[in-house]
Amino acid sequence: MAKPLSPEILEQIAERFRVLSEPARLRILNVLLDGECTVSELVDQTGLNQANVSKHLSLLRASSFVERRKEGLYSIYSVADPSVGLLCEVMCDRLEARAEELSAMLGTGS
Amino acid sequence: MAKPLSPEILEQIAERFRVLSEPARLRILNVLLDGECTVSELVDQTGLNQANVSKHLSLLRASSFVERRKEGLYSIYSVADPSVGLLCEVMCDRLEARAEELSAMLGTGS
DNA sequence: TTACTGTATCACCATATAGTAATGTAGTGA
DNA sequence: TCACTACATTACTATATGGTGATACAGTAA
Repeated sequence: MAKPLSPEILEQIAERFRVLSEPARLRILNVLLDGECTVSELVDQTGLNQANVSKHLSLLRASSFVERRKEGLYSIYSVADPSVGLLCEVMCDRLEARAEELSAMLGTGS
Repeated sequence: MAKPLSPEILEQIAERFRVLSEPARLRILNVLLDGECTVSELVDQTGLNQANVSKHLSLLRASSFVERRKEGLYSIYSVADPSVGLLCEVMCDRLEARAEELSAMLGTGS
């Protein structure tokens, strides 16, 4: 690794990975990546209940993955961390690569 | 987001983020990114105890982040997933960017 | 004020998991 | 065989956290 990472930095990195380690939060982020949303819209689009969505949004906001704007009764959330999409893409690409390796192994009978 | 990600894919992505969400595992990966290691070497370099290191290695291997080669009494581990370094770098860059934003805000008194 | 709505928070339970001591297993050498 | 080493696994505890119903809070409108 280019930079030697201190245990303190690694803890902060781990903490950010932890926030991304819940399917429910990724569902929320995935919706938000298509554009800002109110909480109710997120409830509709994710199928999660309102308390649950609010709780996840709270954590996502505390870790600066999303930000909130208030408009009357509504809380409008949007993605604040431009790296979210990239991180998911990298993970997704690896999943695909592994799937290909696996099917190649099965195919050649290796 | 370019690709619409199904809930199933998001679960797999979340699972991989979860594996990276432990400081102890990041410490191990961070050492392995500098080159393959035996378990004892990892114990020495991370300060974790042997059972703990073995358990984390088990999980890292089950999720294909590392791979193992046996040589006599030794188990030699190495990083198997080329994306690990990139993922940590992205996270680290974001932390730095946020730190800069913060100090800029404090600096201008904005 | 009252009534309604959208969102946040609280309290609780159930589950998952990190850490660890003890034990098991496998390879090596005498 | 026995003894030693390197590693893996088991059993257990303590803690953290996701989901949820109930409730609180804030904005709007009458």
